[in-house]
Amino acid sequence: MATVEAANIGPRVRALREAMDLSLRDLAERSGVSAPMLSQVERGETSPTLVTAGRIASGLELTLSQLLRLDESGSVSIVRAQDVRSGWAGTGSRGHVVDVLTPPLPGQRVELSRHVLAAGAVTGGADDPPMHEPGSREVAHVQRGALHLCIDGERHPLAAGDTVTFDADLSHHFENPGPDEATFLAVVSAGLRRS
Amino acid sequence: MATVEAANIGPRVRALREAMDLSLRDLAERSGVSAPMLSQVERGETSPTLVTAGRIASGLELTLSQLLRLDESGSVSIVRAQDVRSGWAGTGSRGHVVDVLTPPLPGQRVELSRHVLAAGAVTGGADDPPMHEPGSREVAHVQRGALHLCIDGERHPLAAGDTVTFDADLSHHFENPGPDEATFLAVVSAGLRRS
DNA sequence: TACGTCCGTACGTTATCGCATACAGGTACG
DNA sequence: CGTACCTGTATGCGATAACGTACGGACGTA
Repeated sequence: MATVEAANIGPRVRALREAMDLSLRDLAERSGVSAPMLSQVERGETSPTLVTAGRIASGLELTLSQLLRLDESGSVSIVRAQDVRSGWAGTGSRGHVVDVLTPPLPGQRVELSRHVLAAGAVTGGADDPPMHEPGSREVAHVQRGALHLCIDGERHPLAAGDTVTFDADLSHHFENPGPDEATFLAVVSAGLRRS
Repeated sequence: MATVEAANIGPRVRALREAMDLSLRDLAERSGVSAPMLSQVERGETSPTLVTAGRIASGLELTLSQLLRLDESGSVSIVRAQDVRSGWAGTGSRGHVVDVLTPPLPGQRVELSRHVLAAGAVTGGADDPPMHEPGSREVAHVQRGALHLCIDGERHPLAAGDTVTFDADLSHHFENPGPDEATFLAVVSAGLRRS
């Protein structure tokens, strides 16, 4: 099923270049790629090297990953409150409820989940350390209660309203030290390898 | 400053391949790229074509944009509740309060913001349509109240607890039709073009 | 009409990407 | 000890990416 996506970047480059009101030679100078090359790339007559593609992207003031991401499908997808896939994560972790709020689409770049942590509870636990794909990045926003983020040997206390951003490919977990229940939202981006 | 990022993809590919416990020939078969080529790419001795890079990514069960995005820096960054940059967005939009919860770091892949919309209020409004960078993708999670997402000519009603995912490079805005105040969180990913 | 300038594209050359094959270094088995 | 197999890497050659140059065409101006 993994059909080799036909790198449609060509038309996209042309559209972006024209949107910035640049000629081929203008972009050639900005990017360090010759104008004829740009023409061929735009018409799909050639498949540029990563470095030249990167130069083209940078000439368009974009990252190559950003440029490539433009040619990925997507529309509007709604998950209703009653359709939220709720569950209790991990066998050893009592008092931890996870609700995944984003649909399980392939190519999804962001996963949003709501976590409810009972007093004293821990996400994952020592036996099952939450650690995402290489390159993953996580944003956590504390809604209610207090938390400790333990990551890479360090412990960061968080209060309600705090927001933390960190690399999720490091082994980490959240603890609820306080007497009250804690709720937080987690945004995990990238590294969504389908299992 | 737009230093041509030295496509570090090589070591990353090797790390991912080894993480999946694949040999060069295994990945060669899965991706349709010869094993020697993979070796050269992994050691940075050559810069693959977009199509071959795409094949490699697909062999790793990733999108090329996902693969490339892995090489962006970051660590742990906390925004305290009292440090949240609060503001009233747009001149013409009364009743709309925005709190940006993520730090303004370059290379940030995700921006998390909390929005409070008074009854009848609209985000942005017709004069200032919220529309993000090409390739942007947005996730919105309704916390309280009801909303309408108007995007691309269509109107999607949302209730508390609903979560919607859509392409943010389309012109769009949120409306609060109900009698009550509405609160929602917005996650905007990618499309952070340095101005 | 004729000129200068800009546009995007077709030409021919060089550098290099990408493959098939062959090699050196490990480990397991008879 | 050799055989068989695996790993990742070094070779040689065909295909092609990328360059500099040069061309047909469109527009403005004299």
